[in-house]
Amino acid sequence: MKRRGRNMQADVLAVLHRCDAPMSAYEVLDQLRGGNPRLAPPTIYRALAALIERGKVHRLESLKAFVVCNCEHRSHVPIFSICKECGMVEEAVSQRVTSELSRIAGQTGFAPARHVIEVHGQCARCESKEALA
Amino acid sequence: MKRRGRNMQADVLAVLHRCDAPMSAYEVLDQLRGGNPRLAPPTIYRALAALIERGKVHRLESLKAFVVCNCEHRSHVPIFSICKECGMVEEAVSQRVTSELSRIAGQTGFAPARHVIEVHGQCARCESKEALA
DNA sequence: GCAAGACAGGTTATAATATAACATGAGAAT
DNA sequence: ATTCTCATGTTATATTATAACCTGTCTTGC
Repeated sequence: MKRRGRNMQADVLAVLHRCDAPMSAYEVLDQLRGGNPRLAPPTIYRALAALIERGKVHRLESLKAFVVCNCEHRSHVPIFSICKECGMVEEAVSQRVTSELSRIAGQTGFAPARHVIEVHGQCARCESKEALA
Repeated sequence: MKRRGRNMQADVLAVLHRCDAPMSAYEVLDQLRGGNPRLAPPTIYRALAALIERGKVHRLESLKAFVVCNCEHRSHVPIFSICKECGMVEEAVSQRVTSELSRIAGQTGFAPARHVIEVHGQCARCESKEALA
């Protein structure tokens, strides 16, 4: 066995970094199969799970895909803007959204643990492209 | 052929109504197979897609599951609270969250079209149950 | 009524995503 | 060196979703 410990995680992270857009687990798998044809899905999913646990990667639920975390800090509530034209994803943080969601939860005694906030739409670049057409 | 038009949609909606918690498409399928053993996935997914289009049903992206829309109004941004213990889902609306998300999007010129907001945590009931244990 | 067409749903097959369960081998601990 | 741990390999399968084409009913215009 050539690589151990966090090496697989590092490989997966490197692949995700090379790509602007989010990638599916199987796209990552295909990329890494170049160097190791026997790589199987569980290995990728395990690495992804560990990276998500470590806050290095996010899963975009509505895309069934994965992206590198752009924020250096942990324990934030990420807000993703996802362009339906070009696939671009931006990550933002908003204390206001976070606290308002807490307030709403509080009304029913709900204790939030994890937030999924994904906004689908069109990015500025694609919008202006479309305006020209 | 016995039933046509929106009948399949009505059947799917009825099944979803009978269940408190969100259901996967295949759970719905199993329920409806009682009355029609030859029912296949595409039929269910088509009905679900139409119901979502009509605003009668939501898909919970992070659960890969479907729930009836509790709000009578369309064109709102639903905020789902999902209890990880009992599976209960509550739907809320917040103008504040919506406008704050618009503001954030506006900073980069992003044009939001669809919002996914899902909060995972523990509902009041499960929390108090746990406190007793 | 009847032909043409639209359209819901049926049918078959398969794609895409994800995980269970057990085996193996490298490195650490003692 | 032995034992243990644990990441990864391996095999198999579960779960979620859709493509592509078929069929039969209802509608509409004649």
